Amino acid sequence: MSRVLSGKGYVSEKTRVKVLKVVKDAGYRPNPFAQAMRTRQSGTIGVAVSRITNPVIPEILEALARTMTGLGRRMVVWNTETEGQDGVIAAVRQGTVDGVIFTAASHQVKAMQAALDSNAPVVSINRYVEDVDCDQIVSTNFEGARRIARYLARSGRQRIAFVNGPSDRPTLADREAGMRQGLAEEGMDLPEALYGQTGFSHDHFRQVALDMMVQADPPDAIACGNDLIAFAVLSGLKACGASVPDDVWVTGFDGVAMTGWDIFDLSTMRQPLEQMAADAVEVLVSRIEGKKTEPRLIQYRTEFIARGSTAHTPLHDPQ
Amino acid sequence: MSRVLSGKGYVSEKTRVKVLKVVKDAGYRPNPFAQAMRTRQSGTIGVAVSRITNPVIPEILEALARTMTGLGRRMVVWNTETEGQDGVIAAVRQGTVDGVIFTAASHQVKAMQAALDSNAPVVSINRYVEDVDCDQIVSTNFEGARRIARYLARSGRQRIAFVNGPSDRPTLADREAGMRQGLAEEGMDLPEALYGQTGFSHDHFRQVALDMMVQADPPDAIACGNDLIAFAVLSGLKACGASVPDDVWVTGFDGVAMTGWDIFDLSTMRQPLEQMAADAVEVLVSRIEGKKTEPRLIQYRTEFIARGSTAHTPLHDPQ
DNA sequence: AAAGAATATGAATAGGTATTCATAAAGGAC
DNA sequence: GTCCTTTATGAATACCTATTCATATTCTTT
Repeated sequence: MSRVLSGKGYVSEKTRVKVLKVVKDAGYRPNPFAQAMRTRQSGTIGVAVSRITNPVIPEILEALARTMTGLGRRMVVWNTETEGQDGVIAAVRQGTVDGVIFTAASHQVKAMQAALDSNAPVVSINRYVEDVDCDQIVSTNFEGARRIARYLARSGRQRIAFVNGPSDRPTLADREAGMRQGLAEEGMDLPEALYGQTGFSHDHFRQVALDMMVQADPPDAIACGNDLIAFAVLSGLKACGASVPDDVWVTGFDGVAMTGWDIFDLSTMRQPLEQMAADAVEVLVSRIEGKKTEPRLIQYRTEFIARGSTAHTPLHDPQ
Repeated sequence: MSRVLSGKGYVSEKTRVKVLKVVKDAGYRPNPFAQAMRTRQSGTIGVAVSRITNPVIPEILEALARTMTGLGRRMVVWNTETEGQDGVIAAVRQGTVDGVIFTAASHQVKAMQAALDSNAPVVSINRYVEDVDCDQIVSTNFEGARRIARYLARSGRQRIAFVNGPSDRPTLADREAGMRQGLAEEGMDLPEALYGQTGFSHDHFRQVALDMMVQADPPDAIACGNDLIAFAVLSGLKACGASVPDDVWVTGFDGVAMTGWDIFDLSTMRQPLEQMAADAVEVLVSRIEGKKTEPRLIQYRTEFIARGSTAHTPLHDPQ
């Protein structure tokens, strides 16, 4: 019977239909656990996320879930920030998941290493990890940030600030490097007073923006490491009465849907999340199914979306 | 060996330590699939969500995940809006999950019925379903909305509008009923011109707010079915230049973290999500473990949070 | 001391599938 | 008709655990 269901091996048409009929009559359904035990494949893919309150995470999750369902796989989710990495590690060791997708975050190094040690397929999405040997789907974080820097500079902004989260997150670190590079190319630098970076709470970034604006020589543009940070900065600017974009321009990074709301109207660098998620699942599944290839690095180009927070001047679109 | 690991049955201390040593030396780990097959328990709980772009969903998911991890259970998530109900139904039938938590949404009736038919434990969170026989964890949607209505009326608002999503979502329907009740108690009604209800996209609600404000006799308060709708309404108000709260007050419902951002500064009715999620998991797990009790209806009291969008008048706190 | 109860432990079985092995049937070449 | 190859199919086995059953040991009581 196994042969007719899986389509492998010799089986005559006559017995095929006979078996199929019996299967249907008895309402037979294969037991997933027995299958999993025999094939050593769970049909489940794990996704490790952190900071689910960052709106980019739900957008990624939604895209991932859609693709996985299309391929008949289940998805389990861990929040490594609140739950730690133990769940991921245990699942990989036990074979509860066939592979893991890591989304941009720190706090996942140990789990990633454990997965690789167990020879479990691993894909890193939205986060470039240098010395790890796995497939990676990223966007041009460095290049995108560089373009933002040049865009702001060429639009006549004199004092460009940069607010970023913890630099132990590779994604954010790349963007910061790109920002500095872009500023340098335009003959500017990033003075300490215009550089905010530490915690990772809304209130923190809000305060950073507040502090920046009350100093003697406030910035006339604030670039942010991601959209979530930009939202907090906008909050801070509202709290201190600064007007966007008249007093100060603001840019984000990620291109989450919320940036398009009138309330934010935030210029941002969009990543093709849908595409990236689909690729991540596809690459992972092909590896689960045994394809042995060199670890791939797929890089997507980011796309700048100019909105009201940067006084839209088509003349100076970033290049 | 099974006995020493599970702690059930007769086993002497001497053999216990002996077995434990061997287990440790051999690096033995129980195979979850074999266990699942034998015990008919997967150790996994399913969560059906919809509209993951509503920020209340991630907040619920995070709380659920935290509680489940604490109880050693895995969590699988389906997005019933994009993936349909088939995944849930299949998982329940196959026993891939031990139970399902449904979060407020339509599009889940069939799956819910399928789960109950399969005798799988089911908990509905944040959504009261009348004729279904399962545990339910809800908050006082009706009462909360009623209080909002009375609060707005007693604060001197003359023309109170209500913008709501599709009324096939029980949560929203309850809130609408409460709103009408509260208005009635204050001798007001909800004229057609001040009632917006149809689609479920940001742009849609934004447009509803715009249309309301340009009519001859615009509202001086807009109550919304949930926070997400309120965000869209605020966007619409910004787009047409209306000032909050000077021209019009706005209230939400759910109490998601974002409402506290200066940008929104939204008065809202908060639900104790953390507590509700913890309860949901607890109730479900106890039922999975075999406790046979009458279906419970746990109802939490909502708490009004007055913020800038309603010109904070402590005098008239809702009661 | 012997019988019975309580406690301990090894062996056997079930759970449902995919794979392998061995056997059976059919087809082709001489 | 015999031998060999190809195709088909049933039976057996492995996967790994939890539970049950039966046997073995200890303890208690009279």
